[in-house]
Amino acid sequence: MTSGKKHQGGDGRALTPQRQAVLQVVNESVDHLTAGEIYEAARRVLPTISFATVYNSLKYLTEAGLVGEISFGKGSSRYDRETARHDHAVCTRCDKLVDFDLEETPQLVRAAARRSRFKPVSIHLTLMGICPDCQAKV
Amino acid sequence: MTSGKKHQGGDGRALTPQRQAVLQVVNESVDHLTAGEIYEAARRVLPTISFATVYNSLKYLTEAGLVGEISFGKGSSRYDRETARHDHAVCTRCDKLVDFDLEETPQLVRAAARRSRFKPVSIHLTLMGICPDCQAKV
DNA sequence: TCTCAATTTAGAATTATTCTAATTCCACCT
DNA sequence: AGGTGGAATTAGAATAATTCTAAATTGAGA
Repeated sequence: MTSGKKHQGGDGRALTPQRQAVLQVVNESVDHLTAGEIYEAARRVLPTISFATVYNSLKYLTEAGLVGEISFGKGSSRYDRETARHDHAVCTRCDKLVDFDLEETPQLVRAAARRSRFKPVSIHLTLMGICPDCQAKV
Repeated sequence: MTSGKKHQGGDGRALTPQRQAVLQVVNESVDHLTAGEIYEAARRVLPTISFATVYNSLKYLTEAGLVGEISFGKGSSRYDRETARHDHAVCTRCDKLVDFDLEETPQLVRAAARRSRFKPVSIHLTLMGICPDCQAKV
């Protein structure tokens, strides 16, 4: 062992109770919650947690790769327990946000990089459309 | 003629001087300006224009299909003189935003619609990466 | 036990955007 | 020419999301 390390992550106190509470909230939801919704839910687990800590924790967890952040279009950012690369579909009627996965993204990244001359890091693909539920209604 | 119409657009006063000023600012910029930047530039053309009018005008112009609105990720919305469907590349180092166009998007829309079961309306594709300038530096 | 840096907290501050109410504008009617 | 009414504009207040600040707390290691 390189003996200089203090904690599992290398620095800081890593997974504090507050960060665990936030992580738990994100992991237990199928939906993609906003920071506000996460705050409300986290308070039920840890009533003294503050809004700033929820933001700090989300930032920490996002950087640590434990949660995914989605900030498409308007409104507040949403947080996702799914951290692997994936795509999103947003309903233009009810704003529902759904995950899906397109297998052809590697080729897509290459094509996009060629056209833009950027060195690719990642690609974000969002389909705007009408969700099955809203299609059913009328 | 159906005689009920009052103006060219069908209602309202359509392209007022303020809306023209905002449109001109967007059209004359190669970059993708924020509402704040558009406000600053529009004031040089029309010094009495207010911030609210810039927002109202941008909303009007966007709905009329005369400017494009981009609101990817963090920060404020940006406005684009290019209104046809196209893709964006964002530099993760300097935040530069560049337009490009991928020809394979129709297939992409179909594939995404199939996977998500949404009725497709449009697709937004953003490549995150390092722009040529930032690649050159270092 | 003491110390120190990281973290948490509460609330203020900031940023982007929307809303409100009063005023102005202008096409149409008389 | 003058009047009318709906739409647009204005200035500033209000709102929403997020970040910042400063003080208090925490806990690992000396």
